[in-house]
Amino acid sequence: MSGARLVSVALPVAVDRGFTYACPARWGAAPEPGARVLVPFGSRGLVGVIRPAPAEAVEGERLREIHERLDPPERPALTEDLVALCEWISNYYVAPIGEVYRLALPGLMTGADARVVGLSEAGEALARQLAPAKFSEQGEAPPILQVQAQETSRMPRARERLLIAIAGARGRSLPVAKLGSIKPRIPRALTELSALVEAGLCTLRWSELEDERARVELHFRRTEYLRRSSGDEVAIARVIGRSKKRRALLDMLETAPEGSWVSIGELRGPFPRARALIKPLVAAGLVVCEERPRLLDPFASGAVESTTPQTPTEDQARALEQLRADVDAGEFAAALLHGITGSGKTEVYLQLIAHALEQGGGAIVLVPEIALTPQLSDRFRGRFGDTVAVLHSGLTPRQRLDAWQQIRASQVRIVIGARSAVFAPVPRLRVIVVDEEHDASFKQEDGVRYNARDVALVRARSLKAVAVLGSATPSLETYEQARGGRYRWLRLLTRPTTRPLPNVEVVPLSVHRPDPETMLSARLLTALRKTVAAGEQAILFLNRRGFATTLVCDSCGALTQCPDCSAPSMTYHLRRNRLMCHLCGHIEAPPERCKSCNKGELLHGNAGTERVELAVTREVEGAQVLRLDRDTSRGRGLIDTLTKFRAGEANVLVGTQMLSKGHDFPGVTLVGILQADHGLGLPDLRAAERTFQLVTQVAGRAGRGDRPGRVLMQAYAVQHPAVTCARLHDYDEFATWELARRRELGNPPFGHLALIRVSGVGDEAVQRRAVAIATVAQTGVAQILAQHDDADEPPIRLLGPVPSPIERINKRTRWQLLLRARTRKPLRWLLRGLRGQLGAHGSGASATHAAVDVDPQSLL
DNA sequence: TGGAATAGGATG
DNA sequence: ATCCTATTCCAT
Repeated sequence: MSGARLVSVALPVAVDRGFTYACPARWGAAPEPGARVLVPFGSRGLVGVIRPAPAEAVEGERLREIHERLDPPERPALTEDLVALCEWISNYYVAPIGEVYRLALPGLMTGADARVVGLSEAGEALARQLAPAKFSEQGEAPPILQVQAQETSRMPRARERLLIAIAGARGRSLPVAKLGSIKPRIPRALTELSALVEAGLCTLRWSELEDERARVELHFRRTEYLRRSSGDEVAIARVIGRSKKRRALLDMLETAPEGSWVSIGELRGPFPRARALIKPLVAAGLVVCEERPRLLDPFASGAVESTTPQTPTEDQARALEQLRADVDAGEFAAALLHGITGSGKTEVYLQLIAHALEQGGGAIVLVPEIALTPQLSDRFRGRFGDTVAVLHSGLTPRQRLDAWQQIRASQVRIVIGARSAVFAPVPRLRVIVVDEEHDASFKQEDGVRYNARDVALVRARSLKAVAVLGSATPSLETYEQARGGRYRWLRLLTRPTTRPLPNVEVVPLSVHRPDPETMLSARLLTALRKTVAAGEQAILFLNRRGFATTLVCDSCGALTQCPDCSAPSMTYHLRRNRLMCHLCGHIEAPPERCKSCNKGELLHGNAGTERVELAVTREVEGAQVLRLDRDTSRGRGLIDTLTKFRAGEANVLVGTQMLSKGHDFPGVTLVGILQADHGLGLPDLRAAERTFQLVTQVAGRAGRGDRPGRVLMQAYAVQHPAVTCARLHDYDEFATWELARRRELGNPPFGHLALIRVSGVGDEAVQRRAVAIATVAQTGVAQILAQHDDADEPPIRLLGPVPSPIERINKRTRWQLLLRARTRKPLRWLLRGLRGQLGAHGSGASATHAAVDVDPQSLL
């Protein structure tokens, strides 16, 4: 056999390598990298993506043929730049290649098994016998039937008979992939299925066209939209005749805003037969019906006010001038847009993107939270109209696919989204904005642990595009790059409104003792009362949700502990009257008495947002209090709360870190930070940086309207730089202090980290595996050190293995190893060698899992 | 002793 | 991940 064209295919399985397949001889050319193919894999069919890597057949190993192509030639699902990006991510983050490609494609484009179940003659006969005995809802087996022994090799068992009955009932349309989800659920039916195939009762065919999901072509869905057109009363009366429905439909279109379109889908509710109903109206010219692409932001508010560009401040103008020049140069450029809170970074993004659009380019804007997309999407839509799409995990699979395809087809040119939108298939991508670039949520913390901010930079580099990282409190990594001249450093030091930054007063809690129940000092309470009395709004920030951090025994001091985690305690929630573990979600009823000594009374620990909310409602006259934390913001809660507060339906908003994320509250004149130094004690290398960022961002919520703002910052550690620098809005001072500490320890940005985490149910197995991996890693470290003979500080160090700071989460024990290197090179070399050590190992109680986290955000 | 639960290994 | 085979387990 010579000349079979071979390709490397990335498959969505947790196996860290590509698989070599042969192309069918009839194909003129091999599919290009990025094209999707359906391949046989074991006994299943999978959708894979062709990789750019060269493929070789290995002597003695199996070689199977690709079953079919799923993308048209010359039009691979993933364009070249995204293919290159996936390969880079897999390599850099030490992630299984198939998982990475799956990230870059909408879920519906990586389908499931595309085969269908059929019946042999003997199977058909059996199905006919089974048919009258309808299988029950509970999946109960039909009554035992007399089957001719000679027709089958053996007697089918209950689950098998059920399968045959289903196959018989569904005719030829039973896709293998649906077996687990259709009516009488038969989990893991493939075992039975292959037994039945062997017994000569069933057949399995590769589908030709059945699996629609795998074959989604690159066209976008269109919907018909209607608009009321002109027509005099006489014409209307003639067409409507005596039809009440026609009249009602016309009236409804009448009430829609002038010139706006109503989708036919919206009419289906009140008018089930809308399509037929409008026909005569369209024929008479009273209604215009047009096919157009579906709107792309399902959460967007219907009517968007169009806005014109604001006149930039001097700082904004300077930044824009440079960024526009970078776009025009057509070379890669990275910039830190370092603007104080409220300095108008968004306006810079808007005008820069307008410039890119004029050049025929497209743009991506990454935001840290889904919740921020509607706000931003409205603003972009106001400026650019319908050429904006949102892309985030809150979309349904179908919505996501719609958006993806319209982006791919240049139907929209601006994409706004969370982390995963960095993979948006924007043609001629010229600008990538990462807003609030310091935010930890750009780092994916499970699966492929990529940092969307860094991926954005890599993508921009390969496309010769411009990356803009925006923040009032940049990550120290980004700041150091800017200081070193590797990123353009653009500062916005003034606010476009005449309001200066708010005045921040520190309230030392060791002097002004807070009410132990509510964390409110007398000074803050007074300020709050004044603000409310003056008809103004206040924000209270406390990064602890729930009512009380714990219930503590007044006799033995024991805390309420989660049975499945090693967190110090469970949080008490008053409204639900439950103890909740914030690590694993475990919920239980609060005990009557202490569980350890069985005699003590249980007292409330430190206050959380729920308690503050109640206390303020009770103690501040005229206070209308809203709360914003994970407990109140499920589903639409967040948007509703924000809308209410902005509309002035409440005057105090109590919340956790959600408050810090770029929301605009124009009416707020007082910000109270209940415990600014909360979080400084965490055993995490970024604890100080996080605290500073959080406090600064929250303080920045004050004074954004036309009245000056004031911030009261309560803290015990009033001397800590995270507190003192936040008080003076002095980012540079904080960065200088923190960078010195980082340099001393070789921590980022002066060193590079990789965390290897091992977890599993059995403590012994976890520890053994951690030690085993450490042994292999140590060998690698020794090799590196051997080549590095001078007596400097070592280029790489292995720390651990040790139990993780949070030793147990959700019944799983966790151990970790930390690799710290001065440069990336030895680290990446070592990690390449460790690839084989990762992933799942063992089974049952001794099952463990090991994964690398490159550039970890947190070491807990 | 047959059939089910479980562990270990491979998947092209 | 999921599938497949070898091995152990357990009730008949």
